[in-house]
Amino acid sequence: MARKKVQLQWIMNDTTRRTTYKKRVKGLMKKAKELSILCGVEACAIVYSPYDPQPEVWPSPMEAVRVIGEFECRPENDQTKKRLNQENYIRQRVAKAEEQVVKQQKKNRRMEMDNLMYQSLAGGRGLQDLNIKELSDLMRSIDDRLKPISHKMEYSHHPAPQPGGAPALTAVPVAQKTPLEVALESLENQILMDTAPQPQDGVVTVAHTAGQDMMFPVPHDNYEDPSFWGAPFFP
Amino acid sequence: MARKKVQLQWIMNDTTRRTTYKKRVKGLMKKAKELSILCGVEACAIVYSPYDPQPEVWPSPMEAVRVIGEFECRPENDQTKKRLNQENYIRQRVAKAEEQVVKQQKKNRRMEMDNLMYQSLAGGRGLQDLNIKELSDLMRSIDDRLKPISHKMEYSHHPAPQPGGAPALTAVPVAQKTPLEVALESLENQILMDTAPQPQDGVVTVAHTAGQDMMFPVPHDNYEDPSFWGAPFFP
DNA sequence: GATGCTATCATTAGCAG
DNA sequence: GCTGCTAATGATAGCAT
Repeated sequence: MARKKVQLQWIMNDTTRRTTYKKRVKGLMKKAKELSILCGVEACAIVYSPYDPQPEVWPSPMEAVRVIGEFECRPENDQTKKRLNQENYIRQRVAKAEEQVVKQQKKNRRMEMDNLMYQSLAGGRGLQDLNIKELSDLMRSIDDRLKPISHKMEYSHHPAPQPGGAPALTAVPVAQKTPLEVALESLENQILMDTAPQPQDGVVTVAHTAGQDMMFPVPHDNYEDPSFWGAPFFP
Repeated sequence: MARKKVQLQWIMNDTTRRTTYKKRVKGLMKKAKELSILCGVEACAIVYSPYDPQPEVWPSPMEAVRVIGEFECRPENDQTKKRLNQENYIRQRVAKAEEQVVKQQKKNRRMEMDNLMYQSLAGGRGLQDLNIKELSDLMRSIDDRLKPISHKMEYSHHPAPQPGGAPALTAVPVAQKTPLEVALESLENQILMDTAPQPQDGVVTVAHTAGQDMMFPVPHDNYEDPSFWGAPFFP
């Protein structure tokens, strides 16, 4: 794709092939990421690196398995369309609301962080109409998402850890509970409170929040190639 | 990518999103194919989404199934196991905490929570070790999951909502912050605090920041695994 | 809604250090 | 082998049909 048009065929030169592999895997990951974000699809990624005995997985092995599991268990779709419509509606509203929030936020917040920033928002009241499945799914999702980063935590964390050197943004006040617990509980409460009645429903979302795509650009062919495990991608 | 640089964010317009989805899926498939050919790796691509009744598979459903099977059958490594154990532990703690919350909640139900939850966090120093990617992903995940249920949210939310009916468990003291906001920040802290030293684990290593990738470059073999053939994905 | 057409932006092959 | 650079090729957003 550059400097010279490459023939679509196996690259003979080992070094070149490896280099190309690295570059392209990176690019592929990015593409997948973009697709998921732009079109709102959940996904996971697993990469078996030739030189890495262990595969790289994102967001985590468990998450990957979960996603694949959902893929496998996905029922024949009939409701897909209906779901899509509902979700689109929802997403659009949220997106708009988000813009508002972001604007406000930018005004109110004086940030000093130098690397990462993210935002998330949740509906306050009005969750009543929400499908319970969605709620549980939400929780599950959050829970799952916490796993990958949870392993970083000390197995035994303090009952009431003080955010001593914690980032400037927070001040955790609740005693006897870890920030993580508090966080989840808060979120949980938010949901529970607005869940009472479940009028309509009949819908949605078993496991997929919105579109659930999964795409596995994966190795292919020549699986009998013995070199795979020895030198997986680069025979 | 063309005519105009697009923001990496969910496309609100249904038609546009669908169109983009189609184009990009196609492009992704091509990329996967090229990678597999150029670098001589086995690969397959599966795209499953609400936009299509049938999942798109490359090079063939069989190949895809085989690859996924390989991934799932792959034995977990030590690090993974350890991580999973830790995660299970976390899960249990969270589950218990949730129970408590539920009880509490039922008592306090009737709150109003008509505010908008919002949070923004940044990876401060120290996050380097953790994996900003993971954190970022977590936040995005939560964000994504919340979107679908947020449509009920009143469009007009307060800039600085007061946690009036905030969950009982969290005595949120921070003014100008909603329960969710605080919760997430707490979570953030938790992560930051317990992340410092994590020499042994160099894992999880996501390939991307918040990206929801859906790509599984995977090894091969075990395509005869029947468990996949029963799957409804490849009608 | 699907297809065809570019102007543009994005990816990356080939090198250099 | 890895990183950075840039020329070329590749991917695709916005439109027109």
